[in-house]
Amino acid sequence: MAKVPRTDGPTARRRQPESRRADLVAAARILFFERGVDRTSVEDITRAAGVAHGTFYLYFDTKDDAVNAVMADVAEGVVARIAAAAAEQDTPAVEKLSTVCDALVGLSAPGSSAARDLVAHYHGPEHRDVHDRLAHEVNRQLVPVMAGIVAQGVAEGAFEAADSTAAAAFALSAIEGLDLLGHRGSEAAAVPTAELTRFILRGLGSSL
Amino acid sequence: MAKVPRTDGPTARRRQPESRRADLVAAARILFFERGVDRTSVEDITRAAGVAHGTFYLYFDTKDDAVNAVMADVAEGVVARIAAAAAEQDTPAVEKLSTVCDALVGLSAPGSSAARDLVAHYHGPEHRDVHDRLAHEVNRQLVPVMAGIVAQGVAEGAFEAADSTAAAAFALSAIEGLDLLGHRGSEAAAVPTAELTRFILRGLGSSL
Amino acid sequence: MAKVPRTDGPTARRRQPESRRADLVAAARILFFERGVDRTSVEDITRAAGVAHGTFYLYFDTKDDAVNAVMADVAEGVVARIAAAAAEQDTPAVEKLSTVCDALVGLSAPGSSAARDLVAHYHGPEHRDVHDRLAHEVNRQLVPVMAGIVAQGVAEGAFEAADSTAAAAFALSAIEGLDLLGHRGSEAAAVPTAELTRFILRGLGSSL
Amino acid sequence: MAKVPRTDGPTARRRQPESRRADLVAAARILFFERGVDRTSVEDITRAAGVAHGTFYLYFDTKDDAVNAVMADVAEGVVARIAAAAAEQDTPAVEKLSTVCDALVGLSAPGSSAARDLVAHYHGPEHRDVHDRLAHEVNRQLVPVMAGIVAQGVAEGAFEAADSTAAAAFALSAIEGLDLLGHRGSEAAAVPTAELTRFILRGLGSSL
DNA sequence: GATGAATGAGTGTTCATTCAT
DNA sequence: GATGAATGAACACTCATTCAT
Repeated sequence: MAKVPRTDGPTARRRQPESRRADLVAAARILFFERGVDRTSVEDITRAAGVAHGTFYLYFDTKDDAVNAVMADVAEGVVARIAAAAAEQDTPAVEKLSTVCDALVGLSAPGSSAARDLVAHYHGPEHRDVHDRLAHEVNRQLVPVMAGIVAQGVAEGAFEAADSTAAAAFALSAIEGLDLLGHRGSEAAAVPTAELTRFILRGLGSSL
Repeated sequence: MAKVPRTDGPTARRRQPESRRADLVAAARILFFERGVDRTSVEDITRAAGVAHGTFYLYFDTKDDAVNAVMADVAEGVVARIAAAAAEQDTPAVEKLSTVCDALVGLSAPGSSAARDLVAHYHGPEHRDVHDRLAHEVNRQLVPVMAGIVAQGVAEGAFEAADSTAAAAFALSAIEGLDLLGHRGSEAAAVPTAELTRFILRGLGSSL
Repeated sequence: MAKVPRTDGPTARRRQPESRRADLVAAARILFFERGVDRTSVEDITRAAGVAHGTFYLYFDTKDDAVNAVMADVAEGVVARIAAAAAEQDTPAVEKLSTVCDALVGLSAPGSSAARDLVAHYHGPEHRDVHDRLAHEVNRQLVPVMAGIVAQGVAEGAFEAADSTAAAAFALSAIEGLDLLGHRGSEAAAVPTAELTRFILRGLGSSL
Repeated sequence: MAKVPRTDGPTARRRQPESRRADLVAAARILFFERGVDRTSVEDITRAAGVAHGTFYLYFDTKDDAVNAVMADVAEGVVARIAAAAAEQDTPAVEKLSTVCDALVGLSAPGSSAARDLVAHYHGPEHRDVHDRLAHEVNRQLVPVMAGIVAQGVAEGAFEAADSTAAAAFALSAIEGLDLLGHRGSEAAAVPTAELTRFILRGLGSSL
């Protein structure tokens, strides 16, 4: 069917070119975390970003494309901080590992510092998709970082691992176990972080 | 004239009326794994089950309800087999744990026994939702079983864990790490199962 | 992306089953002729037919499907009347042919009897698509009818044609020539019907 | 060192700046025939022409305007050749008419000389709009030419027509009848050209 | 219990057109 | 003249859900 324009075209125009794309990602990021991906329409995003609906498709091929962009954006922030800690020269691997664990545990802990910045409150079915997707992306980006720590630990004689990449993946995944325990809301204190860290250190061959 | 039976014979069984729900779950299960949840409509399910569209809502409140039912159904099958192995009387915990690991690893390995029965082929973006949801459900149901094994191991002196439920959750989650390694398709042999088992045993305090 | 219903579902229900499809075709027919196909939305059609938007897709696969249905519907009416005239037993072919020509000329003449019933006012660019499509469909359905008349004329010794189907097609197409002459609006009287009839009769080998 | 010319050589001509419009028409022409008007966006056209999107509107008021330009362009080429044949001094009208018929029949015949140049392959629903519009335009431009031939024929005593313009229109339209016969693809030989020419000559009052 | 026609809000996406640069 | 980022109205189509029969 032919498109028949019934209007006279655009009216307002050109803001400063301060990256529309970044505006859209930022807006989408907030909305996705507030209401979940499925309950956020492209219209919602463009309205929040203060641009026209069609502008969205100037920067993203599909909505899903934007979801990926947001996930990558969030994950990058998390990973960058962690990677920085892992890059320190004189810190022993064991200590770095604890830092990483704490950082990741903090991510999903309620009431974390950066209110909306993070996975903070993704519990509840409407956020499961975002959470899963994000956790996966973070872990994916973190595998090489963690593998570096493991390798360092092996070199230091603190760890024992034939395949440091695989070991890193297992360690990162183990952290997800916290979700399985369903420590929602109130008794946040009960999060068995110590048990987790011990599990991972031991898993990596630390004689603890 | 020979007597001609008017029935369908002994092999053709009349569908029991109380199996409607099971029919729907079975149909949905197949469709979900073939095309993903989002690409399967309620209409698709009822057509495949041979019932009217509206009948679906006699047995499920919402489509999501049915998704949960399917996940539970699949997970139950998996868990039942594993739980059985865990219930053996005279098997040491270490051995049980290996059995569990192997079973779960086998789940996601391509070419697993029951063709459509399992998570066999969930790699690829259109199945991510099914996979994630199912893995979560399986792990959720498996936590108590695994906790029992851990507790048994502690009692046997083979493991060391302050909180056997937490330890069980970490161990189960660690297995997901295999997905992170992206062992897709061909080099299935390269799956570092040994590394995984060692990681978990050590994590649980086994002196290996 | 998953469909997430934000409402509670349908409210009103079931009218008499007096053919929704016919209602939709009727509504579409009127709108297509008033505003052209491209300027008529599915929403417009369903609103006019008094049914919900989605109902449209219960009866038509696509909007184009409905366009075809309307064209066939209109064409059928026209063709039926003409075919009836062509079926008379004792009328000579020459006379039948005149009747057909007059009927078809009347179709596109402004101010024809059934106001909205026909191609009456399709002149102007917004109706060109409807007109062309309809004229084609009418002619297509009319070819066999006309071929019958030609064959009869040949049998009567009035016409001369080696291929009566081809001759019928040429005769029918010649009528379209009226459009080429651009006899729009006012001087309707000037329509050279006599010249047309003569051209066709002669073309069919009538010694006139 | 051999002299290496820095230019593109004698064969590469610099695009004259005043050919923008022609470039756009040429690009549009190709795209319209390849994919149909509706499936060709203004963006497609400008990309193919190597100009910016907005430049299109420097040369055309609307897309439809460009469609008309393309149709006129194509029609002109066809008409020019035919008009030339009709302008010959010493050729009798009957012969000219045959020439015109053959030329027009050739247009829609598959495998015509100028591959993309013409209506060659417009069969199939996605090209119906282009075909109809073009056929109309060609016929419109051809009416006066044909009328001249008819008038000549009348003067020569070969034809008989009260209104040579009307007769010309009918004759041209009759040719469209070929489409009605659906002579697609293979049995191109079966096209009843002879029957057509006879029909038209007779229609014009030639005693054949 | 079972049916399936009807509902209608919602969605992602396209694209002709404009205008600040 | 030329650009191309921005516009935003419009659209076709889907599908979970309901309820009169």
